[in-house]
Amino acid sequence: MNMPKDVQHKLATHPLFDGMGRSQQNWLFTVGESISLAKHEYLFRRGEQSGRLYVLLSGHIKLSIPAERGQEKVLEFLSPGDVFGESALLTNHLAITDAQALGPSELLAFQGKDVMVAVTRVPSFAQQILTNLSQRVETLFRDMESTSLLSAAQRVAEYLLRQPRVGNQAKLPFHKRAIASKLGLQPETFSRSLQQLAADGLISVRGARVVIHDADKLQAMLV
Amino acid sequence: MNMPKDVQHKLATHPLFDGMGRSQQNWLFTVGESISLAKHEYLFRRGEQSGRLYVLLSGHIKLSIPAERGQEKVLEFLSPGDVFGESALLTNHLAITDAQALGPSELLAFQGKDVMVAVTRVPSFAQQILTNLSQRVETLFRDMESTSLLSAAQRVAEYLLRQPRVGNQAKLPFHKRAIASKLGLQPETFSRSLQQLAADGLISVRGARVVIHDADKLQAMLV
DNA sequence: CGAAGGCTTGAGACCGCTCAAGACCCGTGG
DNA sequence: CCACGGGTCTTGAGCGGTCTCAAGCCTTCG
Repeated sequence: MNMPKDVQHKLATHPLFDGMGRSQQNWLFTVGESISLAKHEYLFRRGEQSGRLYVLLSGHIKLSIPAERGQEKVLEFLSPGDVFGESALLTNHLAITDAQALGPSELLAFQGKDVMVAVTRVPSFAQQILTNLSQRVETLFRDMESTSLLSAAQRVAEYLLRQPRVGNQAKLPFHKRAIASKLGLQPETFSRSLQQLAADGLISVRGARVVIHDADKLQAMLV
Repeated sequence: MNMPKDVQHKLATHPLFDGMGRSQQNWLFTVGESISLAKHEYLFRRGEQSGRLYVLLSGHIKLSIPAERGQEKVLEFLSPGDVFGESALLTNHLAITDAQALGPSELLAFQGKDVMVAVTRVPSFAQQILTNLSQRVETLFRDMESTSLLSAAQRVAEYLLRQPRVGNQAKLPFHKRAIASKLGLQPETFSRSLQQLAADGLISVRGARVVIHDADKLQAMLV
């Protein structure tokens, strides 16, 4: 693989690879392909046959389905450690989402057939991927629960509570338009919901910075 | 395993098990547990730690999230061959859905730790589970696409087109209330959407029986 | 044949969407 | 460093698709 030594060293301690022997690691790094994406660059688009399974090493990737008039439905924001591109494991399946880098990103890519071989040669790799896919299914379940059972303001409150905070301040990690789509809302509705929470004294909003004044009341909204 | 010989024989030719040797099959059948469910019986409920991965052999299982006032959000209808209960693969995770049999059902269950061992001993089993989980993720993506991008009538049309037909007649396989929930609709809205399609001459509805008069126009609605 | 549950139909309300315009923010180049 | 410009976000007004609540009907099954 076209991979610098320092990257390999970092990978060796990554959860995905640290449960296996050195030779198995080397073999994976040989069949794997290192990929770098610039901000806004597409990894694949709906309808393409990417044929590869990806591991996100750094950066953020947005999985979305394109819709009319430049709109889109955001399905997932992926973070380092996430495994995706599972259509590669299904013979002759085309990608059903777009995959776009939201910032400079590094990935590791495996041909679908290599993955199936890797599963037999490196059991711990198979276990990691299984765990990861299971995690994805659970996350999707939770997302479906939220969008179908909660109101707009509730979804926004839930999302805010999930963001990492320093002190009581959180930062919206992506464009509000994209977050709104992920929550199943129009940008206008997302904005209005934030305003509503602010009017109720639960938060303050300035740009992408959100101050959480009353996390307990936000949590109580979700009942 | 407490499993009749004839069931074992049927399993031996099942896609999940036919890519492995006889001894590997026998081992799986030994660590696996055979489960039978009566109609309406629950396999597990939200909040429980089922700890097992299931393979549905016959019957149908409904995965849903309970909501207020006896309501529920149906996430998936499972059919024979489907693999589920992936929270078993995540240590200390509780089930986030209910799993209820919609009719008499037979399943094979594996303890989470046994699955992880099986992955190392029986690679083809690991591959099958990976394929199945990938399939599930894709299906969930499609469902999210439909519910967030299509109108009520469009979702109903899409659902009808996916049902198996004999001649031009399809049969709704579950209670309309449950199908409505799967599509993200209230029962009333589902009913009205069916009436609308009937009024437009695309279908006829009598109870659970739906006659598709014009599949092309139904398909054209989805654009 | 009767009862219970599921489905349909109607009327009305409301939440979120659409369309449109203006404000703000941030990155860029001078 | 500042001014500019494009893109993003906010705000307003009005609409409409879906939901809610409430009866009544139909089917099915005991």
